[in-house]
Amino acid sequence: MTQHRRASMADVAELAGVSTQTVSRVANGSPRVDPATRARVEAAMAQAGYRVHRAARALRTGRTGVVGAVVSTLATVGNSMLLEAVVDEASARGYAVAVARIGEGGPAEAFERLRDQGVDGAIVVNEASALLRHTELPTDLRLAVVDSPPDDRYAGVETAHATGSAAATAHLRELGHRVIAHIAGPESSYAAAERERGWRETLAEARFRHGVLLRGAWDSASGYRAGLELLTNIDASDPVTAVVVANDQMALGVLRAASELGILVPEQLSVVGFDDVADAANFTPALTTVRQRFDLLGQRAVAAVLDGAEAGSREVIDAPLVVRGSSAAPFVQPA
Amino acid sequence: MTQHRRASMADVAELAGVSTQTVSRVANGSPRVDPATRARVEAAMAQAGYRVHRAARALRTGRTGVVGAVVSTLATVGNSMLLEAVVDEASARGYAVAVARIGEGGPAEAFERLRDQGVDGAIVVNEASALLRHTELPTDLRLAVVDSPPDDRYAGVETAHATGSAAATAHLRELGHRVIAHIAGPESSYAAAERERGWRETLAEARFRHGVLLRGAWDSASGYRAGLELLTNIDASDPVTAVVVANDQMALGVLRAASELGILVPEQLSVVGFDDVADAANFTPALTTVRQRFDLLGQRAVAAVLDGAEAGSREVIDAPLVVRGSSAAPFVQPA
DNA sequence: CCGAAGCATGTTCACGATAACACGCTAATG
DNA sequence: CATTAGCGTGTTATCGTGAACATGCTTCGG
Repeated sequence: MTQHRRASMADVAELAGVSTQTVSRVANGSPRVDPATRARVEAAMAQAGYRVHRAARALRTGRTGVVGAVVSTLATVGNSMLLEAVVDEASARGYAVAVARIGEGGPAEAFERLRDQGVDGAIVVNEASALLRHTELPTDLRLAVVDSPPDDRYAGVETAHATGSAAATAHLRELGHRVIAHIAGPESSYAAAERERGWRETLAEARFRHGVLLRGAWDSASGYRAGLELLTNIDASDPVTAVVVANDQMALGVLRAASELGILVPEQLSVVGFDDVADAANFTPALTTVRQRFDLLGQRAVAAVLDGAEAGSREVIDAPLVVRGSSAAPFVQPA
Repeated sequence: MTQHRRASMADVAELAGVSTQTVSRVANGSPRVDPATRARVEAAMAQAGYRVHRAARALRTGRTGVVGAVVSTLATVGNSMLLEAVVDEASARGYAVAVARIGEGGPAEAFERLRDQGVDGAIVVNEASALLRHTELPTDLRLAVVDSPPDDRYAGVETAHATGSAAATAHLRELGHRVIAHIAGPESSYAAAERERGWRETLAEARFRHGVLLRGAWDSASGYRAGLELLTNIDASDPVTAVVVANDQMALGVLRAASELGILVPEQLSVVGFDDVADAANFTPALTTVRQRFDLLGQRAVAAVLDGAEAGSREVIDAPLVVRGSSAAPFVQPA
């Protein structure tokens, strides 16, 4: 057994009694190969344990078969889910995913690393998008950005944040709620701004006065704080009976705040989240929320990069409302 | 500006009036270059915007400068944190990280993809390790596995699960607790088994009788269920006053269960978690927990692969106890 | 029956980098 | 003084692949 060196095209070619070019054609699925020859070559490939040498191919073709994923952090559930989806879709297409994290050097440094690595394109994962506003982007790199404000330097893919949030708000309105608060995400976030807009416009359309608006930072602690503030300052004559929360983690904090204050959900307060994270169905009570389809987002982002979507194009992914136990008709105090 | 083609060594060489070999030496930091020449070459590199063509280098040297990361999922916080740490450390060393997810094809398929990609080594992220037991591993790939049972086919890196868990249990014992329960992770998990062992051995050492053992599946829902079960079946004459929970997410569920049952934490029940996730300090009450140092785990795993740790070697990362508000001396019922 | 067209296959070369070796010079050694 | 060692640098060959072009055979129309 001298399985020392990996098999090259030349080895396969010799084994099959053909030229390397024919092996190359078989490897790349060219139609201009006699079926018998193809079979012979494939047998030789199998026997030799041949695998395409991607570096050599990359050198010759100029394409590496690698896409980059730029993330600011993997600590948030959304980023991780999206990255997972990107990896799955890219793998299915035979591409590898190289992860670059935005560090102290900012996005430019991350792109630098990816360019250095010779990726064929890159996907910027949502929370990193805000950082791009004032960054000079590589013009020679195909780029898709998830959840970014419109920008004609790259292809955009996003969740229908406003529509989803509007559906959540309308759901509460239809249940009979009249004073509907919102706990928004950070001001820098495009997704947060859009979700707030959906809530605001739905209220305006129904001619409700605008409800209370509070702001958190996506994490459960800030949701808890916002929940306490919201629920301890209730106007007894015109109480908030429902709240649309900009993500599930903050909604978890709101649920805890309500629980501590002895406010029953959904009897006294309806709560709707956003994301539909894995745990949401197991909150107490199970959380009504708007589902983000990370799998689709990832697929479309990869497609935008690999199939060559135009810069400036935008694709929007539907965000369906998932009704569970945390929302109900408002409790009517017996007279 | 005809910045069409990317600059090659030949371009730089011509610009600097040297041979490509000298450019190569400068690019690779060889000491055998005259400082004046080096300066000239560096200036030419800067002027031409030269970057090493990694595919060409890989073809020549046989090394790609890419390490693989094998993960089963990115839905758990621990996996994501670890991946982030791996990416950071690899980047700092000039390596790229290619992510391969274990899909339906099992670990073998993931390794196949990485081998195909030509990585220089691979890191298997914790939860995937259980799957390796009966998998044939590539022998030509340097491998580091995080949180795996000892195995002489690869280098191991792990948290001091048992020691950390023992410290948590001892902390409760020193506070005066005598009946200390454990909510463990799934049976398939090495980390879960080790954490359980730390708890069990500490009890045995103190000659306490073994407390109640329940089992969850890492997520908060299962922690909630286990918490309810634990707290509703309390033996009034010899009540459980403390519980060591195998991770923070399950501890969150336990806190919620206690809250619903009107059991005060820490007055009536002390709770200790494991992981020290970002939110743990913001639970109500703030969670006493054992910190997993994902950054160090990631660093050591990368080091094991790139610096060539021996197969069969093991490195253990300290897991310090972080005392917060969820643990206290047991409440003594007034006589 | 001839020329053109089509097809399977082969030959040659270049992609951009680095290893191995060669070269000419200077300085140190016996 | 002759030899050697070391240094900075250049020359050449090579890694594995695929594009472009070449070759020789078959088929078909007129």
